[in-house]
Amino acid sequence: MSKQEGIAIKKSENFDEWYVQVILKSGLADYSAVSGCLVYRPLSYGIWEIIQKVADEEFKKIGVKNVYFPLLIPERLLKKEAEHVEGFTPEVAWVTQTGDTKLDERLAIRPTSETIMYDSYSKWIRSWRDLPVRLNQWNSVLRWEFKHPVPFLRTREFLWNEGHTAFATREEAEKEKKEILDIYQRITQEFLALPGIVGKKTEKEKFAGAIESYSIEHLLPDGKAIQGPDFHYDGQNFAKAFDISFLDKNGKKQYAWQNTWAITTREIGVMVAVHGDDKGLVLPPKVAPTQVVIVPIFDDKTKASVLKVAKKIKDSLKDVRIMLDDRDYYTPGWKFNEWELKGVPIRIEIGPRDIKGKKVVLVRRDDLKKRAVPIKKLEKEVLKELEDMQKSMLKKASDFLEANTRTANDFAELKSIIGKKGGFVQAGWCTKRKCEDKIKELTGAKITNMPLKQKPMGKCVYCGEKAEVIVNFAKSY
RNA sequence: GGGGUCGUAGUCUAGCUUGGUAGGAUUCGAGCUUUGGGAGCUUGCGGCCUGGGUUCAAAUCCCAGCGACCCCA
Repeated sequence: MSKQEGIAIKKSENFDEWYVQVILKSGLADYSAVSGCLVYRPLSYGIWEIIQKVADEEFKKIGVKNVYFPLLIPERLLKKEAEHVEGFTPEVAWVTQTGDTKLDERLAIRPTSETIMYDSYSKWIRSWRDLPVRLNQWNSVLRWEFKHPVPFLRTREFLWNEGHTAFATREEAEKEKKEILDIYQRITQEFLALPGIVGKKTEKEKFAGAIESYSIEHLLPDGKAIQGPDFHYDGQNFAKAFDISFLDKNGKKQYAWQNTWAITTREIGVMVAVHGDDKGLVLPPKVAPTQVVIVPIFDDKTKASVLKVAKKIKDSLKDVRIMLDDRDYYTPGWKFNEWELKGVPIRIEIGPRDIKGKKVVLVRRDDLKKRAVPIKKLEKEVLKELEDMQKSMLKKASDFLEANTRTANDFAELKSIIGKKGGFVQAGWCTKRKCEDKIKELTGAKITNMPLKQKPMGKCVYCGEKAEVIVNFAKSY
């Protein structure tokens, strides 16, 4: 591996190029030989493992179990639910041949696993006693998009969780919505320090095959919205197409009620974009694979004594993910830059001068201020700074979201804000498709979602009729 | 979906207009020296996206493909 160079572009000057440079130069990820498919290097995969672990624990707490279904889906299954096929067909990659033999039936590489999973569900579910079925899988899916790929934010293959559940009653299925959205909100806010707007998707924007879709929508620094984790209430759509039915307590045949939900590796990209700065990544402490790095400062004479103290400090900090950078072939200044590029939340510098004074220098990645900390108090200070940094990052991101969420009372205002500043624009909507389409056509902004937290309503921002709902408009990824 | 820009070493880049030995910086290897904000010197390795065409001769001109990026819808 080659040495990393610094970021040559300022985030404020050219966001798109800055974003790609940060990812490549920090060693987060790399392009691969397959267009649109990313290599997750140890840094990004380490972050994903933490997200996975936290989410997985939460899923298990509410009674969801993990499974694994095949990568390949026979064509006849993929085609069973009409809206679903229509939504995904253009992006599906097919296996048509093995060796020199052409397959009788094409096999789709999963763009999502509803169809292959529900084929099994229909076999497994016979009685009300078999419900609920609450299963999840951690895997990757392939959607051959034709828009140009952007690392993490829009890749053809991406990693995610896909939860697929089936319940005996509509009420139970609907109850799961809050459980899942709460988990996703907790992960995005408390761990990734990413605020978002939780809301319901419009008919136009909802998931192919769902009755209702819900999403958490994030805002990128360039003023564009991007969809985060989502939850889909499928009603009995798939249950009917796949015959997921059971006999209820009265001996009557019923179709199951279903949900689908996911969080993807796109969140890593949003995290990079929102928190990073001109020096590189800034990782929220809770998801940083390395939370603290110790950079010892020494020459040949002081090397042994400095490393001894550094090692002791490392061993004393038990509750943090910590590493000691004892490489003697790079200078301290070089290491400072490298760890800043990689976004490690806290750096501890220790050299002969510090040892004399029984202290270390502690530097937080988000503000880069140097603080002298007595070695005695170090553990407490490190834990405190990690916590403060986590909070402060969320606060900063939340302030940005708030400052860029505006209200429009009429169409001219909506158009002007979208054109000039971007961000979210809240406005009334009559719920008619033609108003939604027309606004998209005239401003380039779509309805990202209809926030769960509603405000008093006025008029539809386009047609002027009575508004049924307040929605968020934004230019979107 | 429509329009445009661009592919030269691990990275950045000169050369292309007007065809004729591919130059620099950085990285990488070795040696000496250095280490509190990307140190220095010496030396070595490494490159024209792929395929076709034009030509005595192609990084350079033409065509196609692949890839990256930008703008619009």
